[in-house]
Amino acid sequence: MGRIPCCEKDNVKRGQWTPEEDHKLSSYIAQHGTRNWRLIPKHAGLHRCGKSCRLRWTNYLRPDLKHGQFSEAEEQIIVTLHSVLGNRWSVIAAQLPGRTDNDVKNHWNTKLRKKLSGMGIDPVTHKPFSHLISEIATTLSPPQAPHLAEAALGCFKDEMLHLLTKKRIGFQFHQQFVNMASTPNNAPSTSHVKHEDNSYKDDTIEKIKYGLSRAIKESDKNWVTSGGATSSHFHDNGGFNNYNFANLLNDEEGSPWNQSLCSGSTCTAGGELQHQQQNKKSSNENCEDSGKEIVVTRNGSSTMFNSDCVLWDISSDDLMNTMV
DNA sequence: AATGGTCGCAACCGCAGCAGC
DNA sequence: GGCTGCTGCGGTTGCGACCAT
Repeated sequence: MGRIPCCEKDNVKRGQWTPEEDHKLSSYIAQHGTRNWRLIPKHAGLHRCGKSCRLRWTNYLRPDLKHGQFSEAEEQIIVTLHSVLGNRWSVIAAQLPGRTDNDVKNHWNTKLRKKLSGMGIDPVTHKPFSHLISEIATTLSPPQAPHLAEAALGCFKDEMLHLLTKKRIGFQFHQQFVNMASTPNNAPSTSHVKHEDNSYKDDTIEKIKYGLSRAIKESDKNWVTSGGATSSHFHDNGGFNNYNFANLLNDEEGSPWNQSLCSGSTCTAGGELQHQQQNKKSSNENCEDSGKEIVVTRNGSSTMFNSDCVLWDISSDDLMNTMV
């Protein structure tokens, strides 16, 4: 027996609100306040669900709401807070007077996320794709590959689809990449890759293709050697004698994959904060390992990433300008 | 002008947390 | 402690507007 519905669905109107309905709801709330949303539509003479009334009021009718476009300052706040909080839209919206969580969420999904992706920034981790893919290619050894594949696919699926469909590049698992995948630390640079179409010498795409090819190849290898274990088995099975991936995730030293393993849109604030702290530390440690400079600093409101000679500055007027 | 695709906003859905009983 | 109802939240969907062909 499930819980009872919040209203009689058959007797309520749905869809767009009319000006008359808006007026009835606003008038009623102006007189009686917003106590007990279940009773409000009945008393206000509306054939609407109480929940629908509440949403209409909080997202649209409230007199303190802004309805215009988001300013650059607001966008900057959203990006900065999202890098720390993840999809905690209500918390982010609370920092933007006159904006609702729905506004912020919609703006993020329709504008900011694409904007970041277009700039080569992973909107989940707020790191440059090149940085993440480099880690795929250079940091991890085969035992982590199944998780690596999951992380890579989870993080880059949308961006890949966007890039691949918009740019019409032919995505294939080139034998060339597969061969490279068997020899770590030699991720392809654009100069090493012969393109089927020279007009698409996009380094990010090449790195994505390389990273996924390698991850999937290694994943297949593990699949075979482990007798077809699912990724969940890898957390505790004997195939991890030399490396316990669960330990990697919980390791005090942190892991560059912690953020990536946040499943897309469900990162928690605490987790993100922890990730950030861990990544600050692990980034520098990775530098020592890989010889690359990867610095994450926070300077006032700005966040800058320096990876492979690329500086990203989200405090600039144009979000996520490439500075170098 | 017609058609199909994309975008952006508003609204809905389901779940979780909380309070009252 | 368990049940019920309300509210808040984040993810998803519907649909009109706009654009390209």
